[in-house]
Amino acid sequence: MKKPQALAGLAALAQENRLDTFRLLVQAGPEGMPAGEVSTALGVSPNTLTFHFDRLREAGLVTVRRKGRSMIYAAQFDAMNALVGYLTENCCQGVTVNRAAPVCMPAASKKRIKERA
Amino acid sequence: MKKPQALAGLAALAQENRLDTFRLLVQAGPEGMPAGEVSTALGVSPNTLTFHFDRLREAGLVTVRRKGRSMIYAAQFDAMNALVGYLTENCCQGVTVNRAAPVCMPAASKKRIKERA
DNA sequence: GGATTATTTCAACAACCATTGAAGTAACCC
DNA sequence: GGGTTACTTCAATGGTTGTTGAAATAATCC
Repeated sequence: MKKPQALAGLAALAQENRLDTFRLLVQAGPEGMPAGEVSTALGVSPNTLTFHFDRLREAGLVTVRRKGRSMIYAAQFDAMNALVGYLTENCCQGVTVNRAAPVCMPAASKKRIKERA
Repeated sequence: MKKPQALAGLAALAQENRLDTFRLLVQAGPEGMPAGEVSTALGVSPNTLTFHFDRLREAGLVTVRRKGRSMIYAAQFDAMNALVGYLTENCCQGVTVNRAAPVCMPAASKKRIKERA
């Protein structure tokens, strides 16, 4: 991961509504959830939420797909792992502790644990 | 870790000069380095840097101590691990992957690996 | 096609943030 | 004590960010 992307990710998460949104999506898993559900769950108005979704999407932290009239947003776990990796890069002065491994992985992509191990 | 603290940490890191500063300190290890060295290394003027150090310090990501006329700033590895932990909390839908373990740990506190394992 | 539901777009505004230059403090050296 | 080095404080300024309300688009239902 390069600096601009890391910066975008951190900026995207450094705002209460977006952090709440992202964590809600993380908990919702890779299937994601519709914008309206996020709106009511967090008590944030739809237009404000669209603004925040855009930021999260530009940072690569979420994806959208349309389903009927709903827009389904889902967390991008790989992006989060890359961000965490960037923060801990070059740390530990050679003492590698859990560095290569992803810190978060939804059930649906469980198989990847083997690939990376 | 609670939300306000996580938010402060993310906001602190979501700015180029601060992200660079923090990563430089992470690489410098727990001993830290003087403000002036960070200033010349990054090409950021001392007064601007003080402003950023303050934010990092308020977020708990760095500490300062005086040594002669220099101020030595050092990364707080525990704070960073807590922040990463907050992001990945409640994720994975029960599939625990590296969740409890710290992702970064400087050489000086290597012993703690045992304590937590 | 008209009404309804779900979400996005847009312009406007207040609040916050980063940088600068100048002045201030704190420790050290002679 | 006077001068120097290392940082910090302060006020001012331009730029960015988040929220709002109103209007627009997009898909569905009757």
